[in-house]
Amino acid sequence: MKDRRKAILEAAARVIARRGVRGLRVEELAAEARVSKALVYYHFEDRAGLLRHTLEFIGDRAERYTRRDPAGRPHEPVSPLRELERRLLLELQDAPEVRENSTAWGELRASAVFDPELREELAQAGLDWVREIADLLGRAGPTVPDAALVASAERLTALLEGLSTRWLIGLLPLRHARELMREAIAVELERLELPDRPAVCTVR
Amino acid sequence: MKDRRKAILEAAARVIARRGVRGLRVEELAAEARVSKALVYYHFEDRAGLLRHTLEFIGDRAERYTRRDPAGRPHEPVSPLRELERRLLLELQDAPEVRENSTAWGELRASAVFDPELREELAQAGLDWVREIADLLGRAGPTVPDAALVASAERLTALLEGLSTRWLIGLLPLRHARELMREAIAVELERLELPDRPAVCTVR
DNA sequence: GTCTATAAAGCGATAGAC
DNA sequence: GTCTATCGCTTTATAGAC
Repeated sequence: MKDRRKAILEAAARVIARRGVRGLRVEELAAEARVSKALVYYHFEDRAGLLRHTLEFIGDRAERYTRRDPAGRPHEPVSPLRELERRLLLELQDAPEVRENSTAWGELRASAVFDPELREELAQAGLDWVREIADLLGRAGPTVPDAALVASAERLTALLEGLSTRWLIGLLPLRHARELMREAIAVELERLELPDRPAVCTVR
Repeated sequence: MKDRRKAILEAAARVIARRGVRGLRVEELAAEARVSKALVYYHFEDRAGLLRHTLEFIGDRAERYTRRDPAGRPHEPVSPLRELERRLLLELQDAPEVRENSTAWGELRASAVFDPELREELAQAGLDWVREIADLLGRAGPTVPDAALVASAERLTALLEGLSTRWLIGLLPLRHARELMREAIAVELERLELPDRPAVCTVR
């Protein structure tokens, strides 16, 4: 009951989803968590510290829903291609937690354009993310040169980021964004000549 | 010489490219334009009005370099596919004006996630943009159903936005971003069965 | 139209009581 | 640990002279 610290982090995640990292005001956050401003400073030193811990909190939550099933257990191993699709569609869901995560990551990317300090951490995360997708593609088609896998992974992840932003803006219904993502995966697989899955529905 | 109004708008575009929409301070902008703060308010009412006019200004500039050659004349008509490629690669250039525009549009999209007021204008521009790309695809392959053209256009434009952000963050060298975009175009054309252009280099 | 000076508001951060 | 009250800087916006 008295874990106010966690309540503050959860509230921070909600406020970031509503106002953005740059729009987060300590006062609004305190109100959201139903605590005083001073308590926020007591637990997190200053605004920057609060932000650090909140982003870590959000990252941990993402980790959880990335690698575990809804009940919290590591999810069943599936084929590399299924896993690939699962991973890429994970960010396109309307659950509050996921939406908060997508929003925060989008903001982080957007902020990094103007804040060199953010770039380093983001660069590492971005590379890891591309690498994971490339590996999943590689496990499905072991004879494809690595450079081609990486190029496909880069396109897929960049597309995901673009679609995610458009979804969050309200420019693209979630269903449609997911559909576009699925088709893009299929198109890339065709290009890599790994059509051991339902072929892309042909256009005409 | 005394068109300070225009000088302010140009300065605003530069400051937005440097600090972002949300990082723009009227004081910094005034210094950049070498005018007093008060003059900014005289010409543009308030910060929101300044932002509106600046974004309009940036949009007009983009319009100009989208439809005209460097000398300012409407550029030579080319084949739909060449035009398609030209349009999609236009935003991925290192010229200061283009970089400013890309940065500003990226910020606009990112800000719109948290600001419903920005969405309307952005929504219209986004729809027009998809429509134009879809039309160019359609002119190249008149028998393809419209829904498929739109889907391809949506993927290509969303990808462009993702790549552009990654470029501006410094996560993707410009050359590489352009290469990924070109390949994506080729892949989509193959999918639409419009391979009347150099085929995608096969992977293995 | 353009400036200098200043008011007014917003917001991060701290002091001190309980 | 948690609160109320307040300080001080930053930033938007206005008043009034030229």
